Amino acid sequence: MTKTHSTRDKLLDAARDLFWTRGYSNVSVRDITGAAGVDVALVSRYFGGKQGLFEATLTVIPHWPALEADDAQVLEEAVASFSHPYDPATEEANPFTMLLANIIDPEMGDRIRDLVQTALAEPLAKKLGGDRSDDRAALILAALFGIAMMRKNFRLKALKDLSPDDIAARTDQLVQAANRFGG
Amino acid sequence: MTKTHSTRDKLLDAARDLFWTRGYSNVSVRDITGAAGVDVALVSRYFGGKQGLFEATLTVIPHWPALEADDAQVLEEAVASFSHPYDPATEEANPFTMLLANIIDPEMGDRIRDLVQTALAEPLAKKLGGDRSDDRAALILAALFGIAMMRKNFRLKALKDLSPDDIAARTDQLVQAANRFGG
DNA sequence: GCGCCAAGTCAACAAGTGTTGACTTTTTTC
DNA sequence: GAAAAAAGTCAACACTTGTTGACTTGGCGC
Repeated sequence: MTKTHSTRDKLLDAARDLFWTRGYSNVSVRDITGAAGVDVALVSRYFGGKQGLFEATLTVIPHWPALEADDAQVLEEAVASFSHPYDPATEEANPFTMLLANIIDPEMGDRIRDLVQTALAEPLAKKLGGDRSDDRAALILAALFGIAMMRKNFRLKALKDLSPDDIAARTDQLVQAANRFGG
Repeated sequence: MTKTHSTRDKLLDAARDLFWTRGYSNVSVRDITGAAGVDVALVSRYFGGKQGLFEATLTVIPHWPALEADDAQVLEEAVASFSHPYDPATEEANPFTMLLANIIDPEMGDRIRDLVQTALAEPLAKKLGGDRSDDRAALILAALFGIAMMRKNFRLKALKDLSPDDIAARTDQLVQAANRFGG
């Protein structure tokens, strides 16, 4: 049994599932309230409106484990966190598909850009240290997101049905090369 | 001066500019007809509707130069075609930003997936040849799209304002590693 | 002149959007 | 139990969406 959720929590859960997988403008508040089983008006009551509800889903982004690992294991953790099995049928909502799904949106693009820069790129660069750490961090993120996108969004046959280990091997190949840049 | 365009062409041009940069569902037919300076009804008249107009923009996708280069220069061409300077202010419409902008769209996702698989991944694998050519092709596309996305969409500071040569150097680093996979 | 046909215009439609205010029900507080 | 506050319901709003049909215009052959 699922824990008893308040109406506010039901809205947040449904909003996260939908916003994070379909993108902000491809989801209506009636989609969300329908999935949550609550009245439409409560979105405005509790969150001030659709934008407020979306913003609220951003605050529940869990920290990225890679940024809290030992310095020597940053890359292993990063690769591992992008190698989880993925089933297109159950499009699970995770922070990275959320970024991919909303970066295009004209209303949310700036917000997402800021999030990636300050919550991913900069902390990762600091964690990596050494020469050109910001360049290497950017390339590492490019590798991670590139493979994730080819798997989960474009669903290339060569990447679609691989085991986590196989995905990790491929991701590692690119990430290691990225971290070698400038050296 | 621009060549005289028929109304049909004006619609196609405006539709390509808007659909390819903002994504299908973030553009209304009134946005397009407004930009083209023609009446709203003509979209349905000439293209059967919004979907038909979008589909029509797909047929004007130019071939990817990399797929027609000498076998030895495929990767150089591929890297070069992703290293063009980019100005966010003039969000130019090109086939690759088009794929990124529309892959999330619930109405167009399947169409885009099919396009990437059959028009990019498979031809590239055939062109590359050798062991695991489909794996290497997938990783190369991941590298190319990953860096393009970090530049043009997420606009990471470390990649935003680089010269084409600097971009090419970074892209090459990842692409070469991708092509080494399994070897 | 007349008829004809394609091209373009205009207003309206049905459906979906986010949001609001008035109302009823439920829960809490004294 | 009565009063007050919170939670939830309902219908309507103003707006935008894609699409349609009736209408007007312009150029051509005869």
